[in-house]
Amino acid sequence: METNAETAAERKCPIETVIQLLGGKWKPLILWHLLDAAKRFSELEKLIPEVTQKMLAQHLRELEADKLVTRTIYPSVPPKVEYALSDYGKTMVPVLETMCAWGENHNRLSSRPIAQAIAPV
Amino acid sequence: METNAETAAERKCPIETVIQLLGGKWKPLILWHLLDAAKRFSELEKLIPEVTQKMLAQHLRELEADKLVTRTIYPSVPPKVEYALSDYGKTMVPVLETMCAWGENHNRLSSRPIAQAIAPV
DNA sequence: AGTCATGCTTACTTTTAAGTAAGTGCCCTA
DNA sequence: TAGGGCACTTACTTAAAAGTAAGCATGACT
Repeated sequence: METNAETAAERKCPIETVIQLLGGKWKPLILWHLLDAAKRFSELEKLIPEVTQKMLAQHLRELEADKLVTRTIYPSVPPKVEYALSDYGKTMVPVLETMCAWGENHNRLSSRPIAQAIAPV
Repeated sequence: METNAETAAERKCPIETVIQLLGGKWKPLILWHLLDAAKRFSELEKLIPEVTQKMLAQHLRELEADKLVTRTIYPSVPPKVEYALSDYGKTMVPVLETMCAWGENHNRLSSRPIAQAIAPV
């Protein structure tokens, strides 16, 4: 994918970085649900009914690989696995909150045909 | 796509809203370049050399449809078209800045294998 | 022996996003 | 009359993301 000389760091816009970490159809929602407390796989399934197990597992694994989320296995039976924001993930909370605040406002202003918000066109 | 009863507003996570607006391979970069000043099509092409005209046009049209960006045509010849953050788009600046700040920090900490940042794994 | 729950994985299909390359319309300058 | 600059479109191809459906391992409970 990176075929030319410049490194990712040199030309990458930091906004893109965040979007890449959060981009993925279910990641914002997953993080959103982890904001208040750790959740197990089956809880997330219930909280996000439209997500398939495959996508939930895949996105959780990606969030884990990106160090935003931790995965803790309790050796009980039936198995219990808990997902939580990592310390590093918590550093992103202010970002998520800022996004939330804007997003809420935006949703209020425009549900569907997006925004006829401020400007008196 | 929306086949069941609940409305988008009811179940949409506000973070998702922001990501949907910014999601698109070139949108963060476009916005990033519009932060300081309005730019014309050809300027954006030069600033983002990897983008194709098709994608640049498409993403600009989407940003315009979302009211984040304005498009001003100057009836000169050859044509001149300027893209700028709308007033509404400017309300997103703090969000973009927060994301930038985190993203920069993240990029610094981890160029490539992502983040061994805080937690002493 | 059969069923249940949990937390997944795998193989395959469909959908969506992005990229390629060529073309358009305008008027201006050489 | 020919070519150039600007700001795009259009038709088509490719690649990436998401979805579907089924299967698996463990051990407990009946």
